[in-house]
Formats: sequence, C-alpha cells, structure tokens
Amino acid sequence: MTNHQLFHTLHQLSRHLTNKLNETLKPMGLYGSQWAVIFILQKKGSLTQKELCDYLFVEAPPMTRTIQRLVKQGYVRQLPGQDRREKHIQLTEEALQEYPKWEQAVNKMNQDLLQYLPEGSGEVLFTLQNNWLKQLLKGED
Amino acid sequence: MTNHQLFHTLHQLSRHLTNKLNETLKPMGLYGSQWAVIFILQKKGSLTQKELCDYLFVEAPPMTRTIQRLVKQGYVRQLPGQDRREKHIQLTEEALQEYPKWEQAVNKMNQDLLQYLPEGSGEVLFTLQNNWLKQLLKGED
DNA sequence: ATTAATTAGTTACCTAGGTAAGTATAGTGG
DNA sequence: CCACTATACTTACCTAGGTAACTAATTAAT
Repeated sequence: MTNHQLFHTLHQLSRHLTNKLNETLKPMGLYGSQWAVIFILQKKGSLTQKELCDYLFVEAPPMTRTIQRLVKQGYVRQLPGQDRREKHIQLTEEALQEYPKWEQAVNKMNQDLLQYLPEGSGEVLFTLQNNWLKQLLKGED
Repeated sequence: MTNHQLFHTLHQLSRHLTNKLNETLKPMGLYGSQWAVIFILQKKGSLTQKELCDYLFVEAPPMTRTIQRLVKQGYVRQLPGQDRREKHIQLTEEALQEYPKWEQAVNKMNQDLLQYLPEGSGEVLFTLQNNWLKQLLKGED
C-alpha cells in the first residue's frame, strides 16, 4: 500500500457513501447536509448556528445556506436569542412529525451499506478513523 | 458506536484531509482535483478523459472542467485520437518539470498526516476501506 | 463612557462533484 | 445506404463546502 492509495480510497469511499445518502433522501425532498442538521437538532433540541457549525465542523456560510433552505421548506425555525447576534435553530412540528420516516430510511440504508463490511469491521474502522481525526484536530492548535 | 457515527466520522475525516491537501497545493497554484489527474497522468502517460473518469470514479462533467483549467494553466494537452470523439490527455513538459516539486510537497504532507495514526494502522485502515468500497461497487451491478 | 477588538451571521465568489440535456462521432440493423 | 443506437465530451444548473469581506451586536480596554 502506498500512502497515496490510503487517501485516495478514503476519498472515494466518502463520496460513494454521500451519494448513497443523497439517493436515499431524494424521495423525501431532503439532502445530506440538511439531514445532518436535522439529526442533531432532533437529538439536542435547540442550537445556535455556531453550535451547529462546531458540531459538524462546517464553516458558517454553508450552514447559513442549509438552514435557509430548511426554513423555506418549513422544517426549521430561527428564534432570536438573548444575545441578539445569535439565532437559535429548532425543528418545526412538521419536521418532528416526518422525522421517524426519515430516520427509518437512513437507518435502513446504513444497514444495507454495512452489510458489505465484514462482521465487527465497522467497530475497527470507526475507532481508527475517530482516533485519527481527533489526533489531527488536536495537532492543529 | 452507532452506525451514524461511523458515516459521520468518515465524512469528517475525508473533508479534513481534502482541506489539508488543498492547503498544501495552494502555494503551487494547484487544487486537489487537479493533482489527482496529474498524478495519474504522470504514472500512466496518456489517457482519454473517459479513462480518467473511470480511474477516479468521477463523472464526465467535473473532469471536463478540471482538465480545461489544467489546459489553461499549461500543464496538460488534449490530443485528438483516432476515434475523433476521444481526447487524449497528457502532461506538458512544463508539468513534468514541476512534477517532482509537487510530489515531494504532497508526500511530505501525507507523511505528516500519517504520523497521527498509530504504526501499522494505515495498512488496516486502507484494507478495510478498500475492501468495503470494492464490495459496495460490486453490489451495484 | 467611548473606543477597540471579538463574535454571530450573511453575502459574494471559488472549487468539487452530481444530474439532465445537448452535440458530434462511431458503430449496427434493416 | 440509411436510420437508430451508443459513446465521448460539453453545457447548464444543482448541492457541499471553503475563503474573504461585510454587518451588527457584544465584550474588553483605556
């Protein structure tokens, strides 16, 4: 294995999985980036855009766009906070109602994709990637 | 570990590495997608755009754009083939001259990044990812 | 208290990569 | 030979995510 191959394969794999996710979400009128936001909001309740950015390691501008589209689709609300620079984002009732359907579709897809990975490898893969990522981020400071 | 975390981490890691690559290439006036094309052309000599797409698992339109930018920068030539639909792509002398510098910078970056991964883990990671990707692609047919 | 620096979010613009539709050439069946 | 299909590439347009520059609000410093 060359170093090049490792990076290349990781990139390919990531693209492939992203494409699969978008394919899965398309019938429901959602995109992968939107799902990522919805998923966190459902778990955490209400977050500022900054907190969403920090969570997803995404810069502010793409987050603004994703949220604006979700607002337009009626799945998300922006509430002004006490600090009037902040916008607190939360799911609408409509989104909460649709959520189980979305989650089920994504979970099914994840299961399908993981079937192509040997038993137990998912854990190994996750651990390696997660540790690497953490070390890389730590190395930034 | 949840399935979600596995996909999420993979996505994050891929983005992080892509950003690092672009950062490394920026002083040389290149982008990651361009480097991927240059890297293959240097190894293979001359390829049609279709062959480049197949190699990088990229659709034709982005490839057209990447190549057109490389042509404009003088790093690549498009030669008409016997089949006049095809365009055979090859590196220019200027690109070949610069290549060692580019490769060295990328190799150094790869090494730096891999230092954050425990000894031997690179192999494991590559093997898992590569097998998974192959199985996923096989499952498409 | 007023000014300076920081922070949250937006806008504009760039690359990466995807789909759909169009064009031109090559191959195929009648 | 001619019409039909398939292929290589391009064009137009979409989402994903990055940087730079901006606005408005908050915090810190003098």
